[in-house]
Amino acid sequence: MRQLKHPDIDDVPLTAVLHALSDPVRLAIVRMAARQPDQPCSAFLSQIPKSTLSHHWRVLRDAGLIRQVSAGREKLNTLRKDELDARFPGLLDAVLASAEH
Amino acid sequence: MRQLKHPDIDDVPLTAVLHALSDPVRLAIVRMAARQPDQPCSAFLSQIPKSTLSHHWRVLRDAGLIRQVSAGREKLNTLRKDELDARFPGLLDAVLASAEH
DNA sequence: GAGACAGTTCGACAGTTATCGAACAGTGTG
DNA sequence: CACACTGTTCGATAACTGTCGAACTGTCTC
Repeated sequence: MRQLKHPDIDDVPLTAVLHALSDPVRLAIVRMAARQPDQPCSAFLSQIPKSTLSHHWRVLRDAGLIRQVSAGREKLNTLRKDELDARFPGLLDAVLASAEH
Repeated sequence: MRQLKHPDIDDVPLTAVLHALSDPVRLAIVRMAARQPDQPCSAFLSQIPKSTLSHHWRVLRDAGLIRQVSAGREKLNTLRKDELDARFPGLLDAVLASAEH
């Protein structure tokens, strides 16, 4: 499996981050990733088809929200929290807190 | 001109707010509205066709971001900051601060 | 090597969205 | 009343998006 590209956080426009977070499935993924780092894709929303999830992973990766590293046949997903906090201070925390229902 | 509907802020999902903010034109409108309340639509982005802007106003209204009140033949636009802050604490401030380039 | 497993890519489809000109509805002014 | 002005509504169109099955790539295990 070829290496997936992660954008430099400084190249990510704010609107891309907001768009990535504006989908309920992706927001759910981000919330789970915020709780537990280094989770494989299979740990998320197993009732959703893999191809659909893979699409969302890509959107999240491209928006700089998630970093995926290969580990055997899995990919471990981690929220790029520190980088995001540095570029968009308070944004992620506010979204996560607001998403707590 | 008939009265425009503004949703109760508690009925607005977080994803709707994020989606409304994820468009560059709408984000620009919100930023301007954050600086000056009670601005007529004509004060915003005059180079964009009126019908396009009206569409964006509607999205912003439906997402609970902007309140429009009729004043003569104009509509004055005001960011629903206090309500948004109560429902999504810190979100708007983080977005506005991040949008400062 | 065969097969199970994790995740991506491809192609197709339906639904949504942004854009814009033209027509329209209220409102103020002469 | 006629006209200018502000903003909405109505198509129409092109582009984008979410969803999903099928095929594929790479990895691990037996």
